[in-house]
Amino acid sequence: MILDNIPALAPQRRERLRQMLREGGVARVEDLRKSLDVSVATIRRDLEILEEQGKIRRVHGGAVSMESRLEEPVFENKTNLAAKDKQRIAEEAYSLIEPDEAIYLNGGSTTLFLARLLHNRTDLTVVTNSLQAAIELADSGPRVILIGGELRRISQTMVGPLTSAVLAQVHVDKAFMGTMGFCLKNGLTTTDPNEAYSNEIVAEQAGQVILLADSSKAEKVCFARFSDLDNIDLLITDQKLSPSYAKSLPKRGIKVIAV
Amino acid sequence: MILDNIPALAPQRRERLRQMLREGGVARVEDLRKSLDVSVATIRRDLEILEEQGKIRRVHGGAVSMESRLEEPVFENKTNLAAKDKQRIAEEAYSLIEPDEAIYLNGGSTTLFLARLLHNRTDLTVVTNSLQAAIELADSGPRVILIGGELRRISQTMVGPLTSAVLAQVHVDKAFMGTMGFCLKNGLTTTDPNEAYSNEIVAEQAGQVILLADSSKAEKVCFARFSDLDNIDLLITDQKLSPSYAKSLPKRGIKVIAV
DNA sequence: TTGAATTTGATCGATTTTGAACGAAATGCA
DNA sequence: TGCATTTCGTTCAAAATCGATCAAATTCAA
Repeated sequence: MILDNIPALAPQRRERLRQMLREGGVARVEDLRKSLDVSVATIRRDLEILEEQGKIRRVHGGAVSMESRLEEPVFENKTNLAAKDKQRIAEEAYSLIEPDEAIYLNGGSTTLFLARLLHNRTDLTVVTNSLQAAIELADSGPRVILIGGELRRISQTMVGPLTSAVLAQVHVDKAFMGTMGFCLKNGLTTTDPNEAYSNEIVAEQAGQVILLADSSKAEKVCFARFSDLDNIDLLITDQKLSPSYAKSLPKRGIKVIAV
Repeated sequence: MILDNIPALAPQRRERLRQMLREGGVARVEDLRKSLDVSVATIRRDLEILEEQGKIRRVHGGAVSMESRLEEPVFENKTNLAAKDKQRIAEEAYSLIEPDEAIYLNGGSTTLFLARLLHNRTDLTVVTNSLQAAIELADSGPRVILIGGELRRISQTMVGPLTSAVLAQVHVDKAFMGTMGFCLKNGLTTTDPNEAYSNEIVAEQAGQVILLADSSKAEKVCFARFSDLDNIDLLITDQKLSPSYAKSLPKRGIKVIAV
C-alpha cells in the first residue's frame, strides 16, 4: 500500500481514480474517498473532470468507467479457458499465413489475438475494420489498412455503408473472420446488421474465408446474417466441438481444424 | 550522498530537474526545492522553461514528466510542444462549432487537442483520418467516422488513395486542419504527399476550412502542398504571429483569430 | 575594477485547490 | 404514497500555490 503523508498531485490522484474505476468497472464515492484519503468534495470534483474527459460516467452514488474494456477480461485472464482456446485458434490461424499475403481481420477477440501475433510480419498487408487491431499494430508490424466507416462503439469496429467504398478497392488472399454464431441452417450471424454488412462483402470477395470460432459459437444464431456456411473454406475451432457436428461440416465443403 | 555546496549551473540544474521528474513521473515544487536547495521561484522558472520545451507539464503544486521511461514512441508526438498555445487554439476552434454539425479533423497535435474537447458533444459528427483522434473518441462522444486508408505510422493517420473513397461520400460543414507550414506564396504544405492528398480533397469539399496553426508554422514550407492559402476561410493562431504578417492575411480573404 | 546584463531570492496580491456546511434531489423502505 | 436516509451540487472560507515585481547577488565583458 502507499502511505502519502504528502498529498498527491491532483493529476496523479485523478489517474488513480481512473484506474480504480477501470479495474472495478464501477465504484462508489465513499470507497474512493477512503482509498485516496481526501474529502468527498474533491472526489466529486475529480469525477466531474474525468467525466468531462469522457473517461467515466457519473451515476448516483459513484461512477462507472467508460473506457472500453472489451477484450481486457479475455486478455488479462491468461488462465481463462476461453482465452486459451482463442489463443490456440489464433496460433493455428497464424501458421496458415504465407509470406507477403494480404489478409483481412474483422472485429472480435479471436482475431485480435491473431493481430497480436503479427508484429514481426512486415511482409504482410492487414486489412481490418477493427479499431483495436489497428491500435495493436499501430506501432509496428505489417502494412495496416483500416477500412473507413462509422465507429461502432460497442464492438470498436468500423461499420456501415461507407465501408464498402474501401472494401471494393482491395482484395485479400485470406479473410480471418470471427463471428457471434455459426449454424448449419442459418450460416454466419452477428448481432448488428451494420457489422454484418461489411463482413458479407469481405466473405464474398476474399480468396479464402477462414472462420475463427471457439466451440461455444456452434449453432448459435444471432440477428444479422452475413454469410452462408458454404462460403467458408476452413473452420478453426477448439476440441470441445461435438464430434458428430464436426463431422457434418466437411460434407458441406468446410475443412475443420480443432486445436 | 549528494553534496553540492557548489551551486549548480542553471542548465545542469534544469537537467537534474528533468531527470528527477522522469524518474518519479511527478514531483511537487516543494520537494524539488529541497532537493536542489534553491528557492521556489527558481524552481518555478526552471519548470516554466522545461514546459516550453515540452519535457514536462506543469500542474498546480508541481509538475508531471512528459517523457516516458519506456522507449520513445515510434510516431512523432508534438503534443507537448507549445501545448498551451495549441490548447487555446483548440478552445477557440471549439467555440465555432455549432450544434449538429459535421466537422473534419486531420492529423496533428492541435486537432487532437480539439478532439479532446468533444466528449460531451454527442450531437456532432466527426470525420477524421487521425487514428489518435478516433482513439480519443472511441469510448464516448460524437459520432466518429474514420476514413479508410493505409496507416502512416509516423503520423498515425490514414492516408493514400483509398481515403478518397470515403471522402467522396461525405460532406462536412467545417474542416479543422492542422498543417506543417503555411505560407503566402506556397500555401499549405506538409511533409508527406499521401497526407497532402487527403487534406487536399477535404479542403476542396468542406463548407468552411479553418486552419489551426500556431505561429511557428508561419512561412514554413514543406515538401507536399495541399492547398492554396485562398482556400482557407479562417486562421486560428497564437499571438506570437508577427502583426505585419497577421495584417497581410485579411487581404487574401483570410480572417485571423489570434488567441 | 567597473558597469551592464542576467540570475536569483523574497515579497505580496491573485488564483487555485480543498474541505466543510447546508439545502435540494435522489434513493430505499414501509 | 410518504418518510427517512443517502447523495448531490453549491457556496464559502481557509490553505496552498502561483505569477508579477523588485532588489540583491552573480556573471560577463570591457
